[in-house]
Amino acid sequence: MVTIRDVAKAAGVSLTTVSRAYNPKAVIRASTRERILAIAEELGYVPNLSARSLVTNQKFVLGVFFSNLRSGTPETFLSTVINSVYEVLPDDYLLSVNDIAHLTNFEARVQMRMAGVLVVSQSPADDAFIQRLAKAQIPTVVINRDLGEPNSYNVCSDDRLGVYQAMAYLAKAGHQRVGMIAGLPGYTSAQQRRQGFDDGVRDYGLTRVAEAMRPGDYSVQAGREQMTAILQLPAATRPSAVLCADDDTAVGALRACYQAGVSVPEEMSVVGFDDSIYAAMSVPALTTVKKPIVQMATAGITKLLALIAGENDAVVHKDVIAPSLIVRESIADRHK
Amino acid sequence: MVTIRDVAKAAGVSLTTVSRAYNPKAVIRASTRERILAIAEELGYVPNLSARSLVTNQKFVLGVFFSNLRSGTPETFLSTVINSVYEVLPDDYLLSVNDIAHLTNFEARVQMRMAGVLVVSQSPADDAFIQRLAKAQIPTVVINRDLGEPNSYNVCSDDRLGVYQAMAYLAKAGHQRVGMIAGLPGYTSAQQRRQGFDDGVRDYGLTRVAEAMRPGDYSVQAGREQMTAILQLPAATRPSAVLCADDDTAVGALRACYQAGVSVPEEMSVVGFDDSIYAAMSVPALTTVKKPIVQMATAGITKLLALIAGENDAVVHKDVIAPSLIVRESIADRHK
DNA sequence: CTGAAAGCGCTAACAA
DNA sequence: TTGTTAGCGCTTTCAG
Repeated sequence: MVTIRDVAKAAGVSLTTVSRAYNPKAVIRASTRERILAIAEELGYVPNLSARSLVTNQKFVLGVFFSNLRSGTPETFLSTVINSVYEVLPDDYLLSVNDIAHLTNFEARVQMRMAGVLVVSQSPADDAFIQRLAKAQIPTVVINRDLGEPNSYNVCSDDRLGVYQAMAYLAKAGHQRVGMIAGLPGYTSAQQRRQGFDDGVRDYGLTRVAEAMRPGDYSVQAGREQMTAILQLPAATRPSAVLCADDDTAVGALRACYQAGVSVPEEMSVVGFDDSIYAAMSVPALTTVKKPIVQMATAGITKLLALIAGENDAVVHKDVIAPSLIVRESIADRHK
Repeated sequence: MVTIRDVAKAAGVSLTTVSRAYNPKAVIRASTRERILAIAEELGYVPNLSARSLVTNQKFVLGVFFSNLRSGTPETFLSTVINSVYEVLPDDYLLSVNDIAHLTNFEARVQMRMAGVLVVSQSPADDAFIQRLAKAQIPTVVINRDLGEPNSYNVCSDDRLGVYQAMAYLAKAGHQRVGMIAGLPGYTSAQQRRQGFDDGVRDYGLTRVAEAMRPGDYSVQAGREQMTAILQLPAATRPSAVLCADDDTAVGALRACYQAGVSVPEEMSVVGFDDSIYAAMSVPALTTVKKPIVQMATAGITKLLALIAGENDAVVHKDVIAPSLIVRESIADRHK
């Protein structure tokens, strides 16, 4: 293994000078640095991060935590977030992917070794973990869920607005009677989406069909069951469109329609939320509100890196990103 | 920060003894070890891995590499593999998720810091990377692709057998005329699946419909286009079932049927491969061959840990795991 | 079974 | 702008 000594010897300088060559803010003559770096390169020298960590206490791992990898994590999240992180990850950092629900050995794995943590949070169940990070003074940014906590760093999407846009589209497409299959009770996202629905109904003068306002839990099963219930209503009193709290729910709803012989979108329009990978694949392809995962992840990781760099004052505590409507095939144009 | 010194002082022993308490194979009186561990626990001592690494040269990061996270990685892989790894990951290891196609700084990130690497390989494009790992002497296990290289450690699935089982099922369900939309030319998996198809046709006396033997590339688009082409055939000469090289292809095929007004499975049966997350969600739900990802990942990581532990002789170079058929709704029973 | 001492590769004062 | 020196926290000989 070639060490800093070897480079120093080869370059005819001291260890310190070599060390300085690798520290961007060290005082060193530019020509010296270049010469050293060239020689180091040639020798195949790679700085030993363990040694550096030992003395500087710096860490070179960025942790990304998901609420629960075994179930419930929209799969799209994983690859999207990981990709976004790599987009801006410094060259000597490693990216570690973890699962909050099944984490063991917080001290050794997180506290001792992670320079910062990006939490992709799905539910309040993560709060204990988030607080633990705060207590351990680990730079942390939480994305995907509105924490409603002014001291933390948080990036989330404006779900209310997203649904509101969908409602606008529905109204413009000539829909009048609408229903909704809700999200998990207690979840901020569920409340916000419901709010967007209610605001849309109000502002666009739509009719909320009481029997078609159904509970849900962000699952395919719920989507199927609740849509099946909605389809029991006589066609005349049924809503012409149902807003589903997320794409899983919508996929379930689509299945219910299929099984009931109700064609989508001709007899029933369905809207989702997330733009999960199912959305484009479903039959018919799902019109849905695209959650801005890429933007959240990018903004989050950028914040995080700034925090790690100690630029806390320059970092805004909260970003709210607007989702966008992705129009596919599951909403009928009733004007035709 | 509480260090080994603090523990030593509190326990009235030397640094060395504390160190030994943490090394399972060190010679130390059991009672001493217990006492020290208890005191350490109480003080909140956590061994500093940087320091340990510095002297022992051990690494405490396990790398998992995917061919390409930005596109083409079946999303199911990610969470499944990560979960399987955590199932057996030692408590002080970190799991780092990486992308072969976009990896930078191999030396600092991989060579210097990873104790071992699990490669989830999709294509021969990964070979250069795999060779680099070998050159750097990093314990490596490749899963998901048959490397056909006796010196490496490799876990893959018997795709031929999987398809063969599907063919058996098709034959038993009364299908006679069959077609196939193939995988990416040049890929081992594509060849193996084709082989399974051919073997099935031969052994079960089926009829291969020449016009329904189509090229493909493991994409939804290809599935749609090729199935559309197949559906041009007059119903009488069409196959009653089409085997798709993977689930993406099958989902595309399903869409083509939907758009052509051909009902699945009544008028056309479709089989996939992988058991991706789409499979259960599609309409109708896809009957498919389940790739044994969990088993491959578990076997792979177990092998890898053994290699890291230096037990090379005890590790079998190659495992081949049998896939299983998952019966859902996309194959018709023609006996009815 | 336990302790003393040396040193892993690097950075950070402090001098020069 | 560069070099000298003293550790960072730990493991590992080698004695005892």
